[in-house]
Amino acid sequence: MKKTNPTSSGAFARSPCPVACVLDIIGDKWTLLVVRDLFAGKRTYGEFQASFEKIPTNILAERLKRLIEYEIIVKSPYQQRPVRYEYVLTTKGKELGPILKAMAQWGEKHIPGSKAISKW
Amino acid sequence: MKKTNPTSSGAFARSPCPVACVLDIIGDKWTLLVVRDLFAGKRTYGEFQASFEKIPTNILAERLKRLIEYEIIVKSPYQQRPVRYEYVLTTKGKELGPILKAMAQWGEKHIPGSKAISKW
DNA sequence: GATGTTACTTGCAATTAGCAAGTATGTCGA
DNA sequence: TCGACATACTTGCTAATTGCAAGTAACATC
Repeated sequence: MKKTNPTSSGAFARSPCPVACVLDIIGDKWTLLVVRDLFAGKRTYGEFQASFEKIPTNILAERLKRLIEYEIIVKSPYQQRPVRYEYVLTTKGKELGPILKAMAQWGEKHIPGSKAISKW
Repeated sequence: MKKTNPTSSGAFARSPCPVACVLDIIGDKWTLLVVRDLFAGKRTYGEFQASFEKIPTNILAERLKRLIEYEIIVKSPYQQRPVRYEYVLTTKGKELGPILKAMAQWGEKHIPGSKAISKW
C-alpha cells in the first residue's frame, strides 16, 4: 500500500487544503458507501458485501483496511467460536455524518427518483 | 464517454440511493476540487490548472465536460477578440456548498495541519 | 511572420478497478 | 472423522481510468 496518508506522514499528499485531504481519504466511489452502511447499522464484512451496489470483495477488504488506518472505524471480535469480527465507527468516523447527510440531501433534491434507503 | 448518467438516463448507474448517485457524479479525487475553486472565485481553464494541486489538463477538460453535462456549471463567453470562456456554477452547483463545507470542517478538525485556503 | 497566450486534445505508460476463483478457519451433523 | 457449509478474506488476470508529456488550434501582439 502506498504511503499517502496525510494524517500520519508529515507531508500532505497533494495540498494542505482540507477538502483535498478529505478527498485523498474518502474521494472514491466506494468508501463512503461503506460508511453509509455503517451508519445504517451494518457491521460485518458479509453485510457490506450484501449491499445493493455489490461492492467487489477485494475492494471492500482494501477500503476497510484504509478506514481502520485512518481511524474512521475499528475492528473488534463480537463473538468467539468461531471468532467473528465487527466493524464500528469511531467518533471521528461518526463525524463524517454531516458529509453523508449533505450528499443525501443534494441527491434527493437533484437526482430525480433517488431515494434514501436508510435513516441516520 | 460512458453513459452512466443517473439523471438523464432512466436507470440508475448503481442504485437509487442518493449517496451512491452523488458519488457517481462527484465521487473522485478531482471533481470537487474544481467545484471548490469555483466557490473560491476561479472561472477560467487556466485558473483551475494553476491551482495548488496541479490537476492534469486532460482530466480537467473531462471533468468540466461532466460538470456541464450534469448542469452543475455552465460555460459562457465573457469576452470577444479573442473569445474567452468562463465556467460558472449553476444554482444546482452552488447547492454543493454544504457538502464542501462539511468536508472542509471534517478535514480541519481531523487532519492536523490542514487549513482552508479560501472562504465561501 | 515570429512569438506568445489560452484552451484544450492526443498518445502512451502506469495505476486502479472489477470479476472470478481460490484459500483459511472454524462449525455442525452423520 | 469426513463432508458440507459459512464467513472472511486473498489472488490472478483483464479492463478501465489516471496522469504525464507533448502536440494542436485559434487568435493577438510585436
